[in-house]
Amino acid sequence: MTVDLAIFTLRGTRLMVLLIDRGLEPFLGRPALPGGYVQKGETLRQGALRELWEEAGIDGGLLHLEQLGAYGDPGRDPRGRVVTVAYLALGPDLPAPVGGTDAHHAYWASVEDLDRDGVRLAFDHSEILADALEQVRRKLEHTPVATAFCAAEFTLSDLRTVYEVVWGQPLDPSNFRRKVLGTAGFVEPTGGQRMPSTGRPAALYRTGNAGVLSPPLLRMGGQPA
Amino acid sequence: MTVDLAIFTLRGTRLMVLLIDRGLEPFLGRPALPGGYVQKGETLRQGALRELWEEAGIDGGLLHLEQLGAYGDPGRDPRGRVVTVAYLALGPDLPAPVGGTDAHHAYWASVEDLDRDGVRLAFDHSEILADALEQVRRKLEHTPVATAFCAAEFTLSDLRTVYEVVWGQPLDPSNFRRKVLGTAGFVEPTGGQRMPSTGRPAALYRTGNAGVLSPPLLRMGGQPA
DNA sequence: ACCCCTAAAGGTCACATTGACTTGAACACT
DNA sequence: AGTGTTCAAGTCAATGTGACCTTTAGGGGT
Repeated sequence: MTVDLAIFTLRGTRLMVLLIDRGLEPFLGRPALPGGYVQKGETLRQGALRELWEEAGIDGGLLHLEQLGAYGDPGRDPRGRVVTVAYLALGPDLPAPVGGTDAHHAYWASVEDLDRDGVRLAFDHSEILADALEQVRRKLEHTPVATAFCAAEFTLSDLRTVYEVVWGQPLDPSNFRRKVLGTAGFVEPTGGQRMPSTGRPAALYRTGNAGVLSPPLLRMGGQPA
Repeated sequence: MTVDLAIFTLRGTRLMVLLIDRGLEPFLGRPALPGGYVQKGETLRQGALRELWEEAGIDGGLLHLEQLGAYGDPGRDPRGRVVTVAYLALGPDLPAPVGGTDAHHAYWASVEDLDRDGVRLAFDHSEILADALEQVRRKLEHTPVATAFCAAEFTLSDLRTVYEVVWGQPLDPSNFRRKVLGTAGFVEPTGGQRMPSTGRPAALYRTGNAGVLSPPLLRMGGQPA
């Protein structure tokens, strides 16, 4: 019984996922998602939070954490039947992970690069990562989780960048603003402003109290040519 | 390591879920979702299919089966740490289940009645059932799974009834038709017809090849007063 | 045959939403 | 002051939506 974590963050305009190079057999040296055995007496979620801290030095209290699903095919681990529960974590621009206690090291990898280079992860982690990516992209449409990628206060441009990076397609700034502000409970203004490096100051917002977006923010069509 | 199943079907205009009365401790006599231990060498999905057959005599090859999630809180089973993977199953008007081999019997229970009477299921199965219900209602919006509740050939009225029963709200027949037929790959005509007890014959359709509905069929607003 | 009832099928119309585009506002820099 | 950049706000045609109406194709009764 293990938990594995697909932890995403934004580095500039690139979507990054946290990987470790395995320091033990099986799959020694191969990149993998961080994870480990669930200890008795802790919930699955607590186990995920503990692994998050032990393997990457990240305090999970700050980021969004949700369950992705269970993966338990008999052949997924050569050591025998190991069922893993995958968790999906999203956070704002997170610091470089500390090395980890074991003989492995943790690092941020660009999702785009992994895909382009055809990197194959240990176990069935490539499959888990693909499921996690699809889940994030879909959740951006129907929930305000995109704000989990932003700091406590953010501009609409920050938020739009999240969508553009995760979806991999440009969005019209004006229409994006209209839809976000028109969706009750998505964001609420803080009153503050932030100066961009150049241009007009942008209003700051914080996450609203909505659990779901209605209407949803669909990714189909609607992009500038 | 167990699997539990939330199996839904339609009986007339009521949404039913398959329950068993437990014949063993713990929770002896209490209603519960069918399920059991995963055997070594089988995938989680295969385990779910096997339990489906053993506990209810239902051939899972005919119905829609998808994973719901893992439930592993330490206190959920008084016997100790048992993690269960919940599966969601949908099928057309299914036959009355055979009694099952153990000392328990399986039966269809109306979801509405369970909710109204505040029935509490064994373990955390009430929570699983609630999650399963929400999942079904949400999936009807974005995928063609509603057809899993229908026979191989069905009328648009059949399909509309599925939505009305699962969502618990009436839908405008004319607008429903327009949206379903306007969504590519949702349904395709078979050419056949079926006579209702009274009224004009209805065209028959079968499930299309679409995996997702675009545009989605949202349940907000849009109902006749 | 005829009329009536019912449900399916198809159409109408006002209104909301959307994507694409344009205009105006608020800064920094030269 | 002039220019460039970004945020903000507005315009407009096309599309989608909800509410409602009309026509069609059966069956049953008289």
